Amino acid sequence: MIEADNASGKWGTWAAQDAGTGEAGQARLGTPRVHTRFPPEPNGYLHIGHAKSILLNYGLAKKYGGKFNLRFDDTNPAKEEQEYVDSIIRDVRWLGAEFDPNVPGGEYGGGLFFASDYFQQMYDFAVELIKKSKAYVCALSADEVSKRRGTTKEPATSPFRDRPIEESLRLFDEMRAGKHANGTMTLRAKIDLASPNFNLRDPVMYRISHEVHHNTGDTWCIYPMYDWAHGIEDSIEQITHSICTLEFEDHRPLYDWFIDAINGGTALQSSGGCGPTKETALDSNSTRPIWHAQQIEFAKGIPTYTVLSKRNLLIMVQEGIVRSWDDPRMPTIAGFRRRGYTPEAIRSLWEDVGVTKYNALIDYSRVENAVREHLNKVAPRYMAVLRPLKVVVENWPAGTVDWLDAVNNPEDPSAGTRKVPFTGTLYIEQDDFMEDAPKKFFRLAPGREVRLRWAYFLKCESVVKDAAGNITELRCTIDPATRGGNSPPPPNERKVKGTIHWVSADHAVPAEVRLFDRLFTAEQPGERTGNWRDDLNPKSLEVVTAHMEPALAAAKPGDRVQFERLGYFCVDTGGGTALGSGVVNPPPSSAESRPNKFVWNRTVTLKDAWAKEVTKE
RNA sequence: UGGGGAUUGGUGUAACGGUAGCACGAGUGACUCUGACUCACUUAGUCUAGGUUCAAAUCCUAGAUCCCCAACCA
Repeated sequence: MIEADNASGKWGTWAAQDAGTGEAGQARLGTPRVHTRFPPEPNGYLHIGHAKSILLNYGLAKKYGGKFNLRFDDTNPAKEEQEYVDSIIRDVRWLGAEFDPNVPGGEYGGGLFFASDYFQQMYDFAVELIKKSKAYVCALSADEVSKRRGTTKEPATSPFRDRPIEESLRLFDEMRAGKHANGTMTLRAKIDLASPNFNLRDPVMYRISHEVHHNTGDTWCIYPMYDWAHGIEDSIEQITHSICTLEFEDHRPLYDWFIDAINGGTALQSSGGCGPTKETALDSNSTRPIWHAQQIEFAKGIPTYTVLSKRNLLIMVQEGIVRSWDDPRMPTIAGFRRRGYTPEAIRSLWEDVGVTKYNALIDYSRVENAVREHLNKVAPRYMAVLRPLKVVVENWPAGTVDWLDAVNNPEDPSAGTRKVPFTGTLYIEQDDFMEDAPKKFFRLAPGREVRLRWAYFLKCESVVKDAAGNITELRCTIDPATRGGNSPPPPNERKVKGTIHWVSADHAVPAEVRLFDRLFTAEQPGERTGNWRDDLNPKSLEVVTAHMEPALAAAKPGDRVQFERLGYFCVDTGGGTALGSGVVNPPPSSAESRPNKFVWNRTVTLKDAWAKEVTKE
């Protein structure tokens, strides 16, 4: 998205200011430096919204020849797990954001970092603040702190605010040593109990949490809060642009206060709103001032018909609405990947949307459009029939197989051709036949002729029905002069309006195909009733047994193709394990899970002008 | 309520105080061995009310609406 014209101007401006505003800054530095980071908490899988941030941060670094870090903001072990760390690394790489996991701050991009690796440094800084009387140990319970939070008119209070420095130092040491239970005390910054910005009313810096951490094990039982930790993380990594979402805007004063407090208590000169405060720290042997990154906020984007918070996505998994974080209907990056989306599609989506401070509702059609656009260029075409209707070709010589040439991708001549077998018994799509067809229906109907893609002109002679009146098969004839699907030579030259796909019944490869619909029926799930469960789509998953042309039997998990006239599909990478039905479900029984099945997922349908026509009436 | 943000066609996004443009959607048509793709045309917008100005999306004043914060989450 950084390549996009609209974004480049804005980011270009920021980067220019990054170099330092004065001539002195320019002279000292020569070139602007850009170093960004994506700082997820490993408490869930990444979703499509995170992709915006990843792409923004990485794209910025790439555009300006800077660096990009993946940094885990793992300061709350109660919610974090190694599984999430692993999935996030996988997803960030899949999206194409480069970082070197082995070389922190390496040549390409930046590196892979963990906030938890800085715990000792953060602790040391905290001790400094206590010594400067800028922090104190408070023994108020969470409840009491909340009660004493004050109002818009009344300031907050804490009886421990004036605790002697020595006492706070001793207690903080005890907290770290594990001598106190969870919730009994905290370290608080001494800022301004009367601030209209409640974030500044002596915010908590450390809480006691006797938890095992996925990275540091049981080394620590006190953990830093986000506001205290984040600026230090950015500082250690010498991040230039600390990009975060809008809800942190009123945390920015806190972010700055903490860094300034470490730097000696006098506010450093601001560089005018954008860019880091000073580059001098880089060249100094002194440890002060420490690097002061600039926090910059941008708006999230959320597609319609989706729920996008890790908390609610976790609930969907836990309640069995879906069976896994990577369910193809999930808005997680893993879900989109399994669904068949490409990184290019997700990139182009966010490039298209751009970066602003307006919380945008993204039309879901944009998401679908992005993947159609990319897959149209790269996906090879094949024929598969989702809902078969048997066709007997009465004038086809019994036992004869005609191998016909089919173009693999009309958008890409280099994709070549393949052979498709034609016989006297075929399957066509049920939707491609109508007994009483309107004039606008271009497909097969009694007495009408269509083209079988790459094969022959086919004419419907009669309809066979069972006792109940259901159509069981069609009796048809082909015109041998149309082999390859071309109009016969004069004098029988003619055009047919419709071309339909087909599969030879004798050669058809059966496969389970999962047809996904959106998980929710409301543009903004939960907007109506306050509970998104009320807007779940009970028909988010339909499973059919399709008949595919034989070439598809060789497809490997993850392969993406177009089923002609139907949409883009991919071979399931989840081994075909069962999915939830999209409504609140019991957990799966072990018998339900049949791994290694040959299963296809529908990524997205093709646009369908006829379906739209039908809907109109 | 106190604080912090935001508001341009249906959606998203541009526009030194100087012709409101682009993309997607929608509609119409052309093309077509995918009712796909592609192409052409059309559609429709500056939150409101005042003010400054030769000229306002842009500056000023007042208001409206929406989002976020008032966790020992991030």
